[in-house]
Amino acid sequence: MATSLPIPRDSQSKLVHILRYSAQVFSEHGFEGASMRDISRATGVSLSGLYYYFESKQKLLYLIQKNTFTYILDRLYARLERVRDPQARLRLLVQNHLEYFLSHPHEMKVLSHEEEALDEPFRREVAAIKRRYYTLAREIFDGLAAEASPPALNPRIAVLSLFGMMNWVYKWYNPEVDPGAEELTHSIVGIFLHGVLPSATEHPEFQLAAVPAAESEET
Amino acid sequence: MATSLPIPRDSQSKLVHILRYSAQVFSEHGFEGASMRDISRATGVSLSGLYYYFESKQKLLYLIQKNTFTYILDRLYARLERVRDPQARLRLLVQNHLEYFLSHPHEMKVLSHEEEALDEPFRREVAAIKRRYYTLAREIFDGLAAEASPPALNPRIAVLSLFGMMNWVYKWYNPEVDPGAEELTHSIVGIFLHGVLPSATEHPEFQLAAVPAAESEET
DNA sequence: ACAGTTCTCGAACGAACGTTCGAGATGCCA
DNA sequence: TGGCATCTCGAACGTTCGTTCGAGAACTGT
Repeated sequence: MATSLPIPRDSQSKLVHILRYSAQVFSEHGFEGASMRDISRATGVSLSGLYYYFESKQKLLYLIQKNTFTYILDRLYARLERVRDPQARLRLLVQNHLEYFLSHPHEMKVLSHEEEALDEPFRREVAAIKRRYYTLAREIFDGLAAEASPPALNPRIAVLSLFGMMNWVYKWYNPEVDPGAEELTHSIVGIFLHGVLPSATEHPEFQLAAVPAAESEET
Repeated sequence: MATSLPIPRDSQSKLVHILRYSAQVFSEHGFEGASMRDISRATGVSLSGLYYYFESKQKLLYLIQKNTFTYILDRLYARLERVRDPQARLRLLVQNHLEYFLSHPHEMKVLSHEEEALDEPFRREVAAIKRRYYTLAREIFDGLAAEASPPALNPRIAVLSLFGMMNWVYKWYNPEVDPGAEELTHSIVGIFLHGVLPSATEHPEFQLAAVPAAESEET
């Protein structure tokens, strides 16, 4: 199926156009399973024409991953700046992640599913961004654990389990059945903080602190 | 690198041998990224010789997935038979999953990562087994929720989040750093049932049948 | 030793792959 | 209008892919 949107004229936004549709093709067929001819068809750019913008298929995957990751991470940094409460910060981490996920499912799947398809030296570069993301999440968690007497829980496992819950979403999320980003955030944060069992007291609400919905135009 | 183990003589166990090493190749290069020549090299069986045992690359992937899934599911059914306590049943689900995971990382990765590489009609068949697995997990969870007054939590999201925590393990697990199946099970079950925040009472132990009356004063 | 089944593999098939190249179109400033 | 840089693409390249085929080796029961 060919592109429904018209192909942008100027070079800059045509590049973005190609990145966008390539992410969709990669997410549907996998990086190895998708051919440059598939991408040519999906973008409306000729096979050889693609190579005017990207020097290789690897570089194309690299740019998708780097752009996506950088955007998510920068946005999270910005949103965290005004928030100090540990639980609110954790909630922001999850919300930021899931909002991007649900609004850019193809890019997010490429990020989650095709990391190993990248060869050196690109692999190393994306891994560095990912490490920054993990480190930030770990700091948020440590702030949370410092708030109260921490349970004897391996923080590495805790943080990676949280990422597991979030990143697995692309395998099952169905917009016709499942709730939006806000409620999904609420559920996952709730499980992570309090578990699925009732606390024998009343039902906890996690809407702490003054977290503005942070409805903002991006930079 | 050629096979280190000798290739079995009889047909039946040679088939198993090929399945085993193919799973490793698929897990390292991905299904699309792995070639039949890679598998030939890894198993020590000639390229054309492979087709005496499997009619296609697709069928090979199918057999790996079906065998692995069926084994895990059957084993779980057997282990659950003697256990009625809801929390113990949940713990058994996680333990069974993670034990297989840590002892057969290649097969588990193929199961988690290559489900979409399978075409029809194989895809449908594996999906049916997966649905049985999910249904069983859902029943275990419902039993848990029925035990005490359930919190207003979407059970679908809860179960799929649990699978997220478990299935994401293959992305980060490092045997030199991370704990074994038992402790990992303990941690993940702990997060799922009680969350990472302390209950303001003493440190909870999850081994019990009845719900400990955790008086909690959350933040 | 023979016949028949089971198993093995080198060689080759057409198709699809990522990438290249040079000729031609298009846009922009003189 | 002319000259130059930017952009486009059909055609082809060498390689690798999954799969097939037929000849022969190895095993089995007699």
